Amino acid sequence: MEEDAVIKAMSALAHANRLRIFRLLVVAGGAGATPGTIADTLALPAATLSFHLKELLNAGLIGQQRQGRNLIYRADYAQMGALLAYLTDNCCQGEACDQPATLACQC
Amino acid sequence: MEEDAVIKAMSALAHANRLRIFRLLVVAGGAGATPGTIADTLALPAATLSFHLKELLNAGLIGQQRQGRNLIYRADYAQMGALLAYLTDNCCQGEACDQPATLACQC
DNA sequence: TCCATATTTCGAATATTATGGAATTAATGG
DNA sequence: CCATTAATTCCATAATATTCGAAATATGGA
Repeated sequence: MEEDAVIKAMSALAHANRLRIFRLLVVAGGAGATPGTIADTLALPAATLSFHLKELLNAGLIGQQRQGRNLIYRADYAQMGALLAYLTDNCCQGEACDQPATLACQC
Repeated sequence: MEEDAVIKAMSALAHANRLRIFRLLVVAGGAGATPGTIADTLALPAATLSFHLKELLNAGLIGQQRQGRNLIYRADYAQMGALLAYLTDNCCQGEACDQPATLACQC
């Protein structure tokens, strides 16, 4: 992952509303969720939600698919994995990052 | 790790200058680095560097120690590990994040 | 075609973040 | 106590991000 992409992804997740949106989509899994559902769940005005969805989309962290009148958003696990890989590499270079609890991969 | 701390840490790393500063400190390891060295290496004005160091410090991602006339900054691997743990947990909930290459822990 | 629903885009106000020169604080040695 | 080096804080400016009502766009059904 390029530095630009990393910064975009981190910026996207570094906001309470967007982190909640992303977490909601992670929990939603393959079914994804529509803006309507997300707006209801997180009590966000439609325009505000749309702004944040665009940010996450732009960062490649989520995907979008139209289904009739609805749009379905889904978390992009590959992109999130790539971000984690970058951070893991940069955490562990130069010095052992030997904290078993924090870095035990549960996947 | 609390949501607030996660957002602070992500915000701190979501900036080209700060990501570079942090990576430099990770590579520097236990010896750490002084603002002078960092400023020279990354070609940043002192005031700008100081601003970014404060952000990283505030996010708990780096530590500070005075040694004579110099300040020594060091990466805080535990905090970075905690951030990674949070993200890993939130990436892997709900759906398998089964991309061996991206999530193989090298630590 | 017309209406209702779902969602986005526009736009303008507000808030937050970033930059860097100049002034300030901290530490050491002569 | 003064000069020097190291680094921060102050401050004004510039740039970017956030919010959300209102208007626009898209879709499907009557």
